[in-house]
Amino acid sequence: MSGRASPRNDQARQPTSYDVAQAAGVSQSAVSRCFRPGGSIAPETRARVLKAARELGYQPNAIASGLKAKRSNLVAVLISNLTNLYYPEVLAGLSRRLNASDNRVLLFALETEDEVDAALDQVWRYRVDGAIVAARLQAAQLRAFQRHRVPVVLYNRLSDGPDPVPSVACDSPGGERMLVDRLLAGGHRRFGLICGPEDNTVGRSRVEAARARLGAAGLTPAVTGGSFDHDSGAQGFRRLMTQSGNALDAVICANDLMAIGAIDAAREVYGLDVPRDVSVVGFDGVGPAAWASYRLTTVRQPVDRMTEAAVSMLLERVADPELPPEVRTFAGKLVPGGSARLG
Amino acid sequence: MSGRASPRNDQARQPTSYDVAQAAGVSQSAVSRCFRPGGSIAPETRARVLKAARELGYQPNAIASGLKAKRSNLVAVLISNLTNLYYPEVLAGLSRRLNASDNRVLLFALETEDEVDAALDQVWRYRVDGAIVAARLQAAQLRAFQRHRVPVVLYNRLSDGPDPVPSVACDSPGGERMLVDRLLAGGHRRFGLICGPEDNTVGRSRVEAARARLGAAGLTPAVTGGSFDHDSGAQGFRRLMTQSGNALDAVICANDLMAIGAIDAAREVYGLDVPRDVSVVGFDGVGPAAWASYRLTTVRQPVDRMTEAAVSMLLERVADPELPPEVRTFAGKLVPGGSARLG
DNA sequence: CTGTTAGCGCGTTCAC
DNA sequence: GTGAACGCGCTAACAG
Repeated sequence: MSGRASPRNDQARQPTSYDVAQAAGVSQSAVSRCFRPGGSIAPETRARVLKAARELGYQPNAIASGLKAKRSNLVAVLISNLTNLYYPEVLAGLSRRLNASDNRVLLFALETEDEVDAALDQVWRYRVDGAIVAARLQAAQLRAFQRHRVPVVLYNRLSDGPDPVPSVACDSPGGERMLVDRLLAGGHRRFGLICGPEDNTVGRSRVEAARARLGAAGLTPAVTGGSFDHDSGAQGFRRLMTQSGNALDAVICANDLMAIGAIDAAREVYGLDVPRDVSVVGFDGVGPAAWASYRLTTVRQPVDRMTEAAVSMLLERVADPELPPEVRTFAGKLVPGGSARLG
Repeated sequence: MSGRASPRNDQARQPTSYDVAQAAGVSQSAVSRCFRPGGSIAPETRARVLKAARELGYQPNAIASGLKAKRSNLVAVLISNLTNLYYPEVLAGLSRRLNASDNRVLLFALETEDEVDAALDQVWRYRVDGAIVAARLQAAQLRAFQRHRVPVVLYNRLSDGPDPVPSVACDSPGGERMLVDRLLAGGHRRFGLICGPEDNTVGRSRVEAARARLGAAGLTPAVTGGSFDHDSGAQGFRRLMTQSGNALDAVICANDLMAIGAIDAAREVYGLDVPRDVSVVGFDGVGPAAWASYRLTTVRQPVDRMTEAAVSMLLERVADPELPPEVRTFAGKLVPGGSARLG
């Protein structure tokens, strides 16, 4: 119909390897081999093909390639509390390392843990090569990973199921013991604990470890709930003060954000000086913990090494799905800071 | 070879629509229609198919479907400063809304802006349906989006190129004017400005707007560089003090994080009271700005409406690539806080 | 080293 | 409403 309107204007469609082959005067499979490591191709033909590809603006279609190769180079990353100050750093690390190893990140930022199932549905659909999960996974969900033959590595979540699952975590009990021991050595006796969300295994293990260590010293702390955010730290501090008749030596918080909230409450609501009147410690080592207004005494997670471990464990299992589960635990580093009188 | 060892154990491979078809006694195309909206299928067959699918654990292969339909349902999200406190909230919002509209997020967390090209290469390869970019894009990179026919929406970045580009942004000049006017009304006369990174358009527009408004009032502020992080705010404050002979009424920072750093420096290094001795204001309205230790006077970006706008603008353009560029600017909201004496 | 061939799993005509 | 047949763009044998 249109009188020879287009002398080459069907660039509406991305060029395919076939277009490149034609332009370079070779077969389509030769083009394919040029873009695949280990493809046997003569340097000369290769040069011709690459030239043609450049001129046409050709990029191999990862979707098609994934379909054929049964390997999408997609890694799902599920994270539940993206706005909680600790995870952005984790996500940045995971993303950097995954991209460096030629994998793409399919991100699922979960607002609540009950969105997991919906996310997993998509995970299966996209035939990801593997997944890194920083969210609570039910036993059934873990089984689904097995069923779908998708390797998974848990990040700072312990599996509740009976079977071990590959995971990396920071040694919460060890970190809490360091904190408690130093606080005890500093002369504190009347303790308060602010917990994480009830369904959070990491938070629970931190609180339990602290409690156990205090118990071993013959002490019973006041305990109150929390939800890992600033506000719940502030409120938790107030409840602890009430519970203890305003007699607190030290407050141990299940994470930094709550510890910062507790410090704010101690100062604003009670006019207390931290650490003179009360010591406050956290866990994680997030950026704001180091700010001059807080100088939080905490345990810093070695995020860099942990993300490195998570990614390499996953890639190993993508390469060899038969590898046995493995749990890699990293010791945290005590950051003395200035919000607690340590011994 | 293996004597009838597997009565159905070739589940090593995910079931395909063909497997489901066989189990349900229908054709493969019937199965396909069951999973596609608008596929004409009898309710009864549909039920049989869905039952078989459930039993086999079938999930349509999004990769294959994308290849055929030329629509991957993948949206690339490029973000440059993931660890900078403001972006996690943005990313969470984008992710939520994209997932809600049945799109997946292919995340590219950039450490530095020169990783953009590498990221874009992958963007093309994965044949994403569109992209949302919160990173600086060169004119050539913007042209690449056109060439590849990939709709793009910029988030809080203004295009430097000659052509307009679809984008959403917070009205920086307007926000700064609010701040400056209120500071002037509060009696401040000796101003200091801490800038963002030089190549950051948003930071620049904020500083320029503040400067212009001050200029209109016959005032010339002291100005110093910064890089959007806490530390550079603290250092910037010190430089401003030196520059101005310790005579500062108010410090305007290009973002909250630097404002918080400036407050910390004012208190720790100079023993100043904020806002009695010096007022400090920021921009963004990040979570920590509201903490009791800072109560930062700032302008909060309407992140929720902005992410909503970004996603809907993008999806509109995925549906109709011919839509003209459009720039949607949102007014920020002044948060009086308590770190500045406003008039 | 190169080209030919045969699918990967699904969406989509098009006849029936 | 349904099924047969084809092709999306690419990889992986295989034969030359």
